[in-house]
Amino acid sequence: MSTIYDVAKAAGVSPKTVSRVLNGDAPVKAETAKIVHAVIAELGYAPSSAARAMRSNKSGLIGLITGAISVDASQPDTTGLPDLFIVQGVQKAMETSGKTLLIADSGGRPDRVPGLMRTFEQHRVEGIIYVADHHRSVSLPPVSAQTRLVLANCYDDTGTPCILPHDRRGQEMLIADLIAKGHRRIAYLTLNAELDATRLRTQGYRDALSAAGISYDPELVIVAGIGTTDQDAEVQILWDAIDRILSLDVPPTVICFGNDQMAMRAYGILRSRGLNLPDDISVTGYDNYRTITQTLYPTLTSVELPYHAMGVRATQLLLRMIDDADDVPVAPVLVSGPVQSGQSVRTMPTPITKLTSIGRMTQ
Amino acid sequence: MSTIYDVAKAAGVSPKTVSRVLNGDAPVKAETAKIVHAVIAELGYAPSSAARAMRSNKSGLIGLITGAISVDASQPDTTGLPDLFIVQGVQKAMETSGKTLLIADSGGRPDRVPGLMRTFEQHRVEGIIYVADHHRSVSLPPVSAQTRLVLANCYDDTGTPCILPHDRRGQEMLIADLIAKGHRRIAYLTLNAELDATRLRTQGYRDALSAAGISYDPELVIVAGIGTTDQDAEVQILWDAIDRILSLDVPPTVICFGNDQMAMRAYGILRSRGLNLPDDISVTGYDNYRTITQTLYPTLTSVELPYHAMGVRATQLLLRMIDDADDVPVAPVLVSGPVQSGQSVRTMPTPITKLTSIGRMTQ
DNA sequence: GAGAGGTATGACATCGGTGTCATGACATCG
DNA sequence: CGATGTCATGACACCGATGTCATACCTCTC
Repeated sequence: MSTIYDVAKAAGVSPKTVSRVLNGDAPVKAETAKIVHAVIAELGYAPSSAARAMRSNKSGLIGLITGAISVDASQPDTTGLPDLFIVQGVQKAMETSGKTLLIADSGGRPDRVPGLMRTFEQHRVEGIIYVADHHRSVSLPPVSAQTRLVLANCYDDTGTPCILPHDRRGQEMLIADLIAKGHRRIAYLTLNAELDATRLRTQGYRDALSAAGISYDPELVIVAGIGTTDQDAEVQILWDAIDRILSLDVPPTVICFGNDQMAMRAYGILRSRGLNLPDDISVTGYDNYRTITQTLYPTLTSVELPYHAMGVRATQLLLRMIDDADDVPVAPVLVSGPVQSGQSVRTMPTPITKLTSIGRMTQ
Repeated sequence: MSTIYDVAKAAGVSPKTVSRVLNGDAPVKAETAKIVHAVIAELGYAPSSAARAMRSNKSGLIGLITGAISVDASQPDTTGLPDLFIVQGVQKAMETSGKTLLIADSGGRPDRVPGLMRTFEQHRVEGIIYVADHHRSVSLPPVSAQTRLVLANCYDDTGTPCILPHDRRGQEMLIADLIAKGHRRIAYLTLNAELDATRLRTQGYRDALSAAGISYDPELVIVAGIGTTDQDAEVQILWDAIDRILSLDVPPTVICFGNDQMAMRAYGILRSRGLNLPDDISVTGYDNYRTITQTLYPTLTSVELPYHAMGVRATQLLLRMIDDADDVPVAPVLVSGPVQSGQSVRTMPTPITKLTSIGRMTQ
């Protein structure tokens, strides 16, 4: 690769003048600039960012750590897909910043993270984004004082700035939507009870019921995920839970599942019991995993887990923090995703009295 | 961040001695080394790779370009997922190399690629991997002579080294597997006819038939993908194709679909026609998109699209090319994935004569 | 005991940019 | 017409590593 000296010599000027042409930080005669540009094009010269970084002490690099190849048991068959959407969001938001993204994968082994961070420090990254594969708490090694750090899809107990999915509101909006469609008996078959997502979404479920004046019935909420890679066991648990729900004295008109995959399995299970979707029973998922929600028949109502948006937000936050060291948020940034309506939810026939009153109201 | 001079001063030695301790390229008294290490730990010193890169002319960086956020119409709802598995493979294979991965996303716009390549050249990457979202031909801007380039999931007409999925053999193995399970009438509902994958897999389908002495019946092969984002249209095409296949005089015992999503849709369509899987009709997909194949009931037989392995191979190839500039493959590297057997394929009852003969053979 | 060879260390130049300062050629102004 | 200011450009140092060469000390050998 040619250097600025090669360009200078070929153009018959000093290296400094070439530098000025490149950076436009001082006046250069138009004719000189033209010659320099021609030489640059001819030689295919590109200024070395290593040399620039040394002089300016700014690398123009952002580091990103994922645990994508994670073997975390609680999300066995998504195998790290979700966090890749976050990475896409990060890339998208980085595009216009002029920074370049360094990426490293912990392979699901937390003990590797310090090494990756050290590599990033060697490259003098201006900031690091740590992406987790699902909403959870993490504990990271300390970084040098001038390296900014943002957590995406996770949080720690030292108050590091973080971007989290608004699980509570997501489930609340979904339930509110169901209530608006006339459902009153709403079952919720949750993921693994230990997950933050489960705790928060269950809270959101109760928020929505409470806002509509519907009393909470514990019989309608069952943990139906166990966090294992054993597919057969998962199916069994799900089958049992659905059995229990359907044999209640007053069965629900809709079953909400902890994620789209559970809902996808439920399609098969419910149909094998002779139930039609959504006429006999309505179903919802969570995550809006498009491959599932859009491809299933009928299309699945779900809640968007805003991974892409979280990546964008994390990046914007980090770039702001790099720009202004004091601009640090004090609380987690919660990002909501919309309810994605599919055809898996039936709008319940409304009692006459209500119908007429609604009819009047909308006129 | 502290420098090697800070360390040297604090340890009471010269910078060069610190360098020697770090690189172990010359003898250093054990006691001196101990002091230096202590100081390094205390200051949290990490050597600047920018400075190293300048001196050594080796950046230790590898560039990767994806088109992940691609809006390519032929794979509407996977939205760039597959190539992310390739990226995972690349990361995995890079782990032990000591190189660091620079990543950029073209956002599906080819006109951005030259700019991304220039950024990579500024960072003096030692090699570039270009990843496509599906098997196809590409045309990239030229790179500087000493930058190695490897294409993954795509090829060009200038003979750039490339890694491709072995679509032909994949489909062949699948069909051979079906034949081994006693199927003779095998339908194939393909993706969009313009795709390389369709052409190659159709060839593989014919290879397998031919190897088993089964004559090719064109009525059994229908293009059932159109390459649009219109989901309803896709479903309609698929529905029609299945109709045509099932109303043949001698209908097939198994239908192979162009990918797992088509197969997933077919589950619904076939069931709505009162057919049981796999008793009345067997079904296969392609891609082994685990979220689908493992979650569907019954689990779907598919062919692994070896994205992860392709990423690994691409990286290994690139690292070899960086190591030895002459070590360039002359032909595309084809990577096969195994047939992933699910419960969506029925083993056909074998005629008595054959059964006994097989029984004898295996004893 | 002088020279040879090994060990441990430091001085200095260099990689490719850019910040600082200096300089020469003009134009403008009082 | 000399002083001042602007434009255009170049010389030089510096960022943080490391390769080259030099040096001081020690041990071994003839």
